[in-house]
Amino acid sequence: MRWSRYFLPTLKEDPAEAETASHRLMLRAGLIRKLSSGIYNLLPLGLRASRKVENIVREEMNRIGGIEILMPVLSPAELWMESGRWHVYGKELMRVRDRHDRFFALGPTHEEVVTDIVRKEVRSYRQLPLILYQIQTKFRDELRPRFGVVRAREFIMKDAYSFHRDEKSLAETYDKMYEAYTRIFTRCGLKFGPVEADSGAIGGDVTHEFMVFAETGESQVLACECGYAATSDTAEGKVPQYRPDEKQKPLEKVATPGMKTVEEVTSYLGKQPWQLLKTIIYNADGQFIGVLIRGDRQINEIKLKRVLNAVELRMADAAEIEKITGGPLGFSGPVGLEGLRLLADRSLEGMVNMVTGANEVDAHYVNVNLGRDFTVKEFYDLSIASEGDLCTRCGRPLRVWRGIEVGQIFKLGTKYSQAMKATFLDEDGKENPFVMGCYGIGITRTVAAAIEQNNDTDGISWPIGIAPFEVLILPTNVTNPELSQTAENIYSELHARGLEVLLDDRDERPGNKFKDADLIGIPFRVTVGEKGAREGIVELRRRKTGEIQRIPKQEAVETVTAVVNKEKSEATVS
RNA sequence: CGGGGCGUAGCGCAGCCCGGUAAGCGCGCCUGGUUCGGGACCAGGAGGUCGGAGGUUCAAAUCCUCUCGCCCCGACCA
Repeated sequence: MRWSRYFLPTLKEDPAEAETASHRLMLRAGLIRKLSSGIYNLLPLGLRASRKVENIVREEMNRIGGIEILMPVLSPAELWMESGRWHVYGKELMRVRDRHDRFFALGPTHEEVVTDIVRKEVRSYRQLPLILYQIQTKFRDELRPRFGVVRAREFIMKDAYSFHRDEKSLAETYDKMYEAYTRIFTRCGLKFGPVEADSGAIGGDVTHEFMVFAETGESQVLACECGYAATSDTAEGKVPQYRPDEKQKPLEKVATPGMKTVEEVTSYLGKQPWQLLKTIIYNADGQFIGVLIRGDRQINEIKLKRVLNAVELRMADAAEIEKITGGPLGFSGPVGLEGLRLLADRSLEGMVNMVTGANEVDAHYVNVNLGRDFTVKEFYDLSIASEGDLCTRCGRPLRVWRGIEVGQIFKLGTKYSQAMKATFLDEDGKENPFVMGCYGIGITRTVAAAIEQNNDTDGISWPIGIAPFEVLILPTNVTNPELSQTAENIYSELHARGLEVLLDDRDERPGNKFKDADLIGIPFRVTVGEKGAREGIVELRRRKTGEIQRIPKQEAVETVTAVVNKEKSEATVS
């Protein structure tokens, strides 16, 4: 490709709207342009990079027996009503109406559609397992789109679905997917980690997210040296205990005028936040419950929902709290609290002489002790794990890191096949619902994540596997016929050898060309300049390291081809 | 949905409080010239219904009302 005839608009300055490195650089390097909030045009360079990711994904999906199809973006509301998600999915599901007032969804994911295909066409266990996948545009009306294509409302995703006769077969495919994902992200040049996760709106029990390490990532991961890693939504940790051997002191009621928050109460009483027992009243599907947790911990509502098997969960309001506990908001406690189901977080285990609300205005108890002053039967892990909690497997402290979620794999079970009556016949002629799995990869998000991880102050530095071009030829002065000719020759010969080459044939000053070259971050740059021409050499520069190799002009094509191919083969997983 | 902020030339911004003198700056773009190894210089030029609508006023980018869009933080979320 000749730059002068290409469409590659670069920006000198940082666009005001972009905060993160990937967003900034994708705009500056001319990969994307915003059309509307969370909606982006992919320009040629951005499209090439995302096609590279797509092709890696295709190869790896095909390798494990995946079969590519293409489902429509539009799907009729009836299908979503069958699965129940027309109502459950909420506002994130984009809905449109046709001229006959029939409703359609713009697909955010395709469990319903693929299940419909399979229930109509697959009758026998002999046809299983079946893995179908597609690479297609998805729509999710995100509450808050941000970071460019990282959280967009329209984006490209690979979604795969597998159909099985039983759990065992699903488990085999799940493991294959896990390996395929590992290969895919490795080939994309990413540093990442698979972590245990929550299944959210898609459903299912076992699920892993693939997280690309990134400071600016939206997801938090808790990880242990032993290999355990999970998102903050699901991570479990043992909470370190403080002074569990302290002697119990007599219960005492103290005045705490106007002190409502943990911070206010504990500092007023000269205590630490961990010495307080928080009592939070929730309404779960219409039933009120009380959750007890240590003052320095946060309740993880996802865990709470799962324990309660609740669909809707909200905190009680001030009036409800007053009615249930007899005291105002901020002064609740378990002592003397009757007739309310109480759940306690494990952080309370081993606590002695706690501070809690007295269920009356401006009063707290001190030296409250479990078993003596109140009882709780139900103990669960209900808190958000935090840095320093101890790994439940090996006891070492957990560390926190942030990441961008680029893929997730789920074991769905029969959630959709049952709801949509998708069945097959087994050997005994018995009808069974398909056991299903589903597996997503955010294509455009993967491109962004790669940039987030591979950039410096000068711009992007593409991993070879997904670079839009492999080599950039840069003649420093195209008005010099000798340089121009040398560059052209190298360009056409490299091209003929199958390398992806961009020739910067623009009549620009060298400084501008170098700056742009670093910005768009092609892994290898061949500089054809006047300095070298006098000695009959060209320079091969590696973007990542800045390392420069001087090569005789005649050997340029040979050497560059060899270096690029070596880099490519090293980036491939065997 | 709560909180904060911003819409003025393709991009980045000033002007707004205190209405008139005000349609400005830098980059980019076009023409000519000098330049040419890390974002050159000189000269000339094109480009704006100041997000939109309504209002106040002799007069509105500037004040008021409504509205649309965008960004950030939080809540939420494959």
